[in-house]
Amino acid sequence: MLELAILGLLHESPMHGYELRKRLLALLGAIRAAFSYGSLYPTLKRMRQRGLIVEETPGGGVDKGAAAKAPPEKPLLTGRRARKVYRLTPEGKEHFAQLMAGADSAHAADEALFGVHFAFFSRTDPATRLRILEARRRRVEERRERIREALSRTAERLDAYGLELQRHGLETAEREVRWLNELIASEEGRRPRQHTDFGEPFAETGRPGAAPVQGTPDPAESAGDSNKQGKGGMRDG
Amino acid sequence: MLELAILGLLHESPMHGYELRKRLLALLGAIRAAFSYGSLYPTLKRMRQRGLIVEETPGGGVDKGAAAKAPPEKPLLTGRRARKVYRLTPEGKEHFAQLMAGADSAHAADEALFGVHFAFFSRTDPATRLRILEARRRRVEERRERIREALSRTAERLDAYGLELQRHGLETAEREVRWLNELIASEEGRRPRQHTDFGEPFAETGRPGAAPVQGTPDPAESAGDSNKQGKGGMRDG
DNA sequence: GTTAGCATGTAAGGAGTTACATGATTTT
DNA sequence: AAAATCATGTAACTCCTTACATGCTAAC
Repeated sequence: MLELAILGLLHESPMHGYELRKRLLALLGAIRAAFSYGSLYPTLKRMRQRGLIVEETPGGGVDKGAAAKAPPEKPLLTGRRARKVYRLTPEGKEHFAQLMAGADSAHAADEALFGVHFAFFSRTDPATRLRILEARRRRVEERRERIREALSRTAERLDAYGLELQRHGLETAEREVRWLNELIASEEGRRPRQHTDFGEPFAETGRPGAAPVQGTPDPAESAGDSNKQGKGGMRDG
Repeated sequence: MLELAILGLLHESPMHGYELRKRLLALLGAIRAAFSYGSLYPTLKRMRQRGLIVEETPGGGVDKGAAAKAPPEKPLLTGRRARKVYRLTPEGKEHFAQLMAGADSAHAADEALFGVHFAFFSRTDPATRLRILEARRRRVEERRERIREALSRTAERLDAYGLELQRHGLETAEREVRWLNELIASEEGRRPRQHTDFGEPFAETGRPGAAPVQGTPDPAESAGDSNKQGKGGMRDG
């Protein structure tokens, strides 16, 4: 999960470990706690050894064409301890694509892992997004049905707190299925069988204040690594 | 977590591992998947070695006063493989009470662990219930505030999916806080400063169809270890 | 005779956490 | 001078899962 999250974040721009953790918390804080450094740094090490990322020491430069990156007027290591900046390799990008595309129903069972997949949806293709959403929906529907059965089987001889837990769990599952239905409708709406239409996903589903997805440019083969990342239309939330 | 769940379930009646797993799934299925046998059996072994539970081989009898337990007309191992039935010891009961009472805010952060605590609320005292609920509420409120800040800080340069994840996470947190508020109000309602009142907790909070908590007899000092367990209502499952 | 359900276990491994260790720089 | 923040890393450990191994009985 951490590996997937790192690969996903590094799609945006190179980063060092400490910043990675902060950004991860900002992006995934709604679904899970921050990853510890005790798992972050060893994971980065392993990923570097596997060639998924490369380490760029900002003082020396690796061997990439990073000449105009750090002009002396803004030294990247102004002080502090030397930081290691990691950049995604083509292999890393490929591995990320595989992790996203290969997300099966087993993955869909894990709340947090689904959240990580979802957080990086804009880095994958619409078909993969749809598959992940549908796999998750099937899982949550299965859970919902299990709870319903348990509740109807004479409440499975539960006490009041056990019952309340089931009731709340059932509501939670029902709510998530509704959410997934909206998301799936959105995704389907943006590819209406033929050449792309780019309507307003997330809109017209009964949530007036929600931010509609702007035309996220299909990144599945975006080629350029878009170091502009400078806001397409996200500012006036 | 598994240990707590086992201790909680064995409060009800002695059980063997296989049944324990089924009951655990029925009780906790709304919040997490089934525990695997690969963790269940070693955990039972460890708990037995620590004296939290005792193993009763239904064919032989341990050394307890279990003479009238298994009359030959209904042999407990009618066939199948020999099953090991585990019974809670006083030490196990004490350990359970400590695990419940010692649930701090660190525990409250874990979704599933809170669920397990909640599932066994009727086996602990009202003060402990209240402390666990309030610790959980504080945690969820903190998360809610973090998300709100992240969303107001110009959306922390998130893309549309990142934004949607935050929005959904915020709604989830808000909903859980409301739920916890109801539960806390219920708990407080049943001990109105002086001698117990035993009103209807879970009622009058705007949910008409909800099952009100029946007068769960405060088990915090139930004293008797109820060795009657000779099937109080388990036969017509 | 083979599948399904009941029943118990072990060994290896995954994916994280906590605690510890180090060290520079900025703020109080 | 102390504390906070930035920054990286290791070692030990927790807690659970998967895969494997065994064996018995009932039903198809």
